[in-house]
Formats: sequence, structure tokens, C-alpha cells
Amino acid sequence: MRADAQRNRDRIVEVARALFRAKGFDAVSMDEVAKGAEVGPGTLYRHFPTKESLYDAVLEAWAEKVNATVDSALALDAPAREQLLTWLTDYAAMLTEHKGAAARITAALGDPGSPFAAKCQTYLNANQRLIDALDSALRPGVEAMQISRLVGGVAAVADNSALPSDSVASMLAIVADGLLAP
Amino acid sequence: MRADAQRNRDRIVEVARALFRAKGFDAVSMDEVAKGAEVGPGTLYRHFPTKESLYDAVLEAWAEKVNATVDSALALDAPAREQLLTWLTDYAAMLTEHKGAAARITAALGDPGSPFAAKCQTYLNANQRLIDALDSALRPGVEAMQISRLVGGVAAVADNSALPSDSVASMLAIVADGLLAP
DNA sequence: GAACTATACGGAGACACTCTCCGTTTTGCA
DNA sequence: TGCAAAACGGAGAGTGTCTCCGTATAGTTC
Repeated sequence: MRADAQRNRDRIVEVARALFRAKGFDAVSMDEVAKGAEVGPGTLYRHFPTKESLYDAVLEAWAEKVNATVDSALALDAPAREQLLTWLTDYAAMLTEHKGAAARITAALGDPGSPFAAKCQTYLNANQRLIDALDSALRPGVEAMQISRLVGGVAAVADNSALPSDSVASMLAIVADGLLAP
Repeated sequence: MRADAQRNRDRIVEVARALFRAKGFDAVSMDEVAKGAEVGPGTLYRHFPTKESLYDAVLEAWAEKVNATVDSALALDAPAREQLLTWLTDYAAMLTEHKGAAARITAALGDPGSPFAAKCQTYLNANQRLIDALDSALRPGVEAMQISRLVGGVAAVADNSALPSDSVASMLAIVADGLLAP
């Protein structure tokens, strides 16, 4: 990639990250990002063919954080319920950091053609590792996809309604108890 | 209201209901509804100032169905778990009947200014009646708002991803077990 | 049934947004 | 320095929501 192209790409992602974080996905227009990054719309769209692909680039760091978060929850010297709750809470918190991300990633969970497919896989793998680790403490037959969708759904609701963290925690506690073996 | 106005209003709602049901909220444009009802955009917007207010009119019958559904679940001669699951499943099924409704109604749950405020109240009341009826079978301290948001979130995910009913059922079973007393 | 007024109609178009085309500019290399 | 490939950027096409206002109609009054 040419140096000017790289420069522009970096600036676009940086500006977009700030805007998305401040206003949420829907409230940010591509023109706004282009103006902020001081490039024309054409340049922006050559780097990122759709708004979603730009969002995907912005969430690049997110995937790494998911892995680190599930690791640290599983490393806890605590009962399975606490490990589970820690992970669910941390994950939901991570999602609501970027307004609109929860619904988008959750919606893409079953769609391999989505721009977020790679991120969905990371997330699914994290829940699979959780299942493998907690094993018999969990409800028999529970699947990574189920946990991913349930928690994604709760996170999306929390995000949409800008719920305080204790409301989210009480909902996640219900989900966690449902996930644990009877 | 003048007779021609009433006629037009009725036709608009009828056309909109069919379109929303067939294509989902987002995929239907107001121009499309206006053309289908053979009125100008101006007429459409005088009757319904926003697209959401039109959707609200379309979902008018929905509120009555909610009440009937919770009643019939509570009338079941069955254990609390089955009553709960029946209601949750029926409710989620009702929401996914209209693509996009789940997310919208759930998002409006805490917002009295929303065009869907009346429908949210119906839904919250239904869950409150459920709590009153099942009482000690449920997790202590559980609130109608929590159930509404949880199930709304699951329904929204199911709707977005067009999940088959058994996937939805398995997720709702997890939620139901979390809602029941330990 | 004709005249009149309040009410409703409907289409042109303002505005916002996503995304494209293509002439112009810049970069990196020979 | 000269040149081809790469990248730029802005005008504008296409689509959506929603508004303004001149025109048509319903319902009332004589």
C-alpha cells in the first residue's frame, strides 16, 4: 500500500473510532467520517466499501480483548457460577463500550458472509472454551451458540436502553443460573 | 374525522400491515405504503407523523393478543415451569410474527415518550400478572421489567437471525430455568 | 341544490444519507 | 527528471424521510 493510502486509512479508522464511540453506529454518517479524516467520500469508500466494513476495522482490537477476558475469568480461583458471571458481565460491558456493536455482532452470529464473521468466530470460540472449562457445572447439552446469542441479546437490550450496570448484572445472573446445571 | 380521511387512514393501515408483515419494518418505505394505499406522501404523513407511529397503529391488535396469551398460559393446569415456558414461547412467537417488532418494543421498554409506550405497558403488565400468579415458584425479587427485557432480547435475536423455533425454545428454556426459584 | 368554509388531499421538492464514477493529483521507481 | 500505477476527491445518482402549499372535496347552511 502506498504511503499516502496507509496514512489516510489510519486516520480514517482513528476518526471513525472516536465518532462511533461518542455517538453510536447509526448516528455517524460516512460523510462525517470523511470530513473528520479530511478525505473525500471516494477515498473513504475505496478503503471501506461499506459502513459495516469500517465498523469492523474499528472493532479490530475488540477480538483480542474477548480472548483476554475469557482467559482471566477462567483463571479465577472461584466457583463455576462466579467464573461464569464474571465472563458474562465483562463481555456485556465490552460490547456496550461501542454503541450498536452488540446488536450487530449478535445478528451476524449465524451468517458467514457478514463483515463481522471473524469477530463472531472469536466470540463463539470464547464461549466454547468456557463450556469446555466449566464442563459438568453447566446444564448438559448447552452450546456455544446459545450462550453467545443469549448474552448478545441481553447486551443489545442493555445497549439500546442505556441500562445501568446493576440492571444488566441482575439479568445476567438469571441467564447464568439458567446455564448452570440444575 | 371526515369520511374520506377515515377511509384513507383505514386503507393505509391495512396496506402497511401487509407490507410490514411481508418485508419487515426497515425494508418498507413510506413512499411504498403511500403508493400501495393510493394516497400522496403528504396524506400519509398527516395521518402518521413518523414511520414508527404508523407501525404502532399496525400493531394495535397485538396488545390484545398479549393479554389473551398470558391468560391462557396461566389457565393451564400444569407446573409453574410449563406455564412460564408456554407464555415465553408464545410471546416470542407473537413478536417474531412482525419482523423488527421485538427489537423496537423492547428498546422502548423504559422510554415513556416512545410511540410504543402503551404497548410496552401492556407487555409489562402481562409479565407482572405472571409474577403475581406464579409467585413463590419464581426466583425471589424478580421484576416484570427484567423478564420483559430478557424475553424481548431473545425474541429480537431470534427475529434478526430468523432462528427456527426449536433454537428459540432452547434459549427460552435457559431463561425460564434462571427465572424459577433455585 | 347551490354556495361556502373547514378539512383533507397530493405532489414537488428540501434535506440527509449511502455509495459510484471519473478526471485530476500524487507517489515511488527507473 | 519522467512516467505509469495508484490513490485522491468531489460532483452526483439513487433512495429514503418528511414538509409546504396550492388544489380538491366533504359537509353544512340557506
